[in-house]
Amino acid sequence: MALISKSCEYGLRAALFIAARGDNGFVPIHDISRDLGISFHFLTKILQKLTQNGLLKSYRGPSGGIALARKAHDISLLEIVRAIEEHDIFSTCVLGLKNCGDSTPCPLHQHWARERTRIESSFGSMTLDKLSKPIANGTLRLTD
Amino acid sequence: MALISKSCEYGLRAALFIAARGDNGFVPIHDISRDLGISFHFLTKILQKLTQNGLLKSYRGPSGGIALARKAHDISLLEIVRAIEEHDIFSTCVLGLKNCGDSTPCPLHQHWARERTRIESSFGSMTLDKLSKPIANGTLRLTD
DNA sequence: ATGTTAAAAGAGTCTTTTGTCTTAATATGA
DNA sequence: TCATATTAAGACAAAAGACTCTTTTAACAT
Ligand code: SF4
Ligand code: SF4
Repeated sequence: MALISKSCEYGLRAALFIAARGDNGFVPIHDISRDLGISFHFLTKILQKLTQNGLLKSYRGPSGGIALARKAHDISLLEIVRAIEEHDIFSTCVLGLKNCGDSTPCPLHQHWARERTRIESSFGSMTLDKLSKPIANGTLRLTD
Repeated sequence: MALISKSCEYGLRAALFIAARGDNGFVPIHDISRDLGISFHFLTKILQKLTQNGLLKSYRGPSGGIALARKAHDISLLEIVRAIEEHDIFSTCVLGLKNCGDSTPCPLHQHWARERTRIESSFGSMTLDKLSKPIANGTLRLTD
């Protein structure tokens, strides 16, 4: 019972990690993997999704790695979640019913639809630069 | 990416179904399974958890089945979720970090901790009787 | 050219969740 | 007693998710 999948957690943490570095150079995935304690090969595939969706850019060869494709203030956590998760929590039902919507409500709709949009806009308002600053300060953590 | 597991969805729907019947008789699991389109044996095991946790009571043999163990106004969805899910979404982190808490916050804490408790109290305030009335009316649905 | 560093791609394994099937155990009624 | 209806329990199978390993491709340095 987790809001987002492991893949998504890893993707978010990696993106925040890259943003927290501040410099615009390419960070090797191996470094991210080591510092965050995430399996290298697994993380690689997750980050591939993010580059394919235009959120990150990659560069091969020596001194290559991964970098933000846009400015940190222009990338929201919502975009990252959407790029990694195939099904969208923000448009699915708590009860898992199909054809979910105001016209065919299930008993939890009144409550859940409100929470759902609240969480969605919350994720939409969180940008990498807002969240990564306190990480760089050492105030907030990205690991256990 | 779902807030709750399939098992939990099924458990909630079944509990609402039983509550919507109104009468205090035992409902055979087979009936619930058929009407809600849930695998009989799978549902049986989920409902066993609920009876073991004192939310439902069961009776074997002819005209046996499952019934609410307490009054419908006294059973909240939160209790049902807690009985079925082993890990508790309301105390885990979006980023999956351990030792989650105000003293060791991750970057999303400020946002997530608030949503988390909001959802928890929402589930706590939803009781079977409140939600099942409109189902009995035919206003709200429990199936696709 | 050749070797080294790094991401990309894809096959394969392990684990958890979901679902099926079979066999008990319990209650009822003829 | 015996047949029937029902939950309980547990073994098993299938699917999805999480993770590992190997090979390929790209970039750079010498
Ligand atoms: S009606 Fe609302 S609560 Fe029910 S399935 Fe649709 S979105 Fe979810
Ligand atoms: S500090 Fe908040 S956001 Fe971070 S892991 Fe704990 S609950 Fe989650």
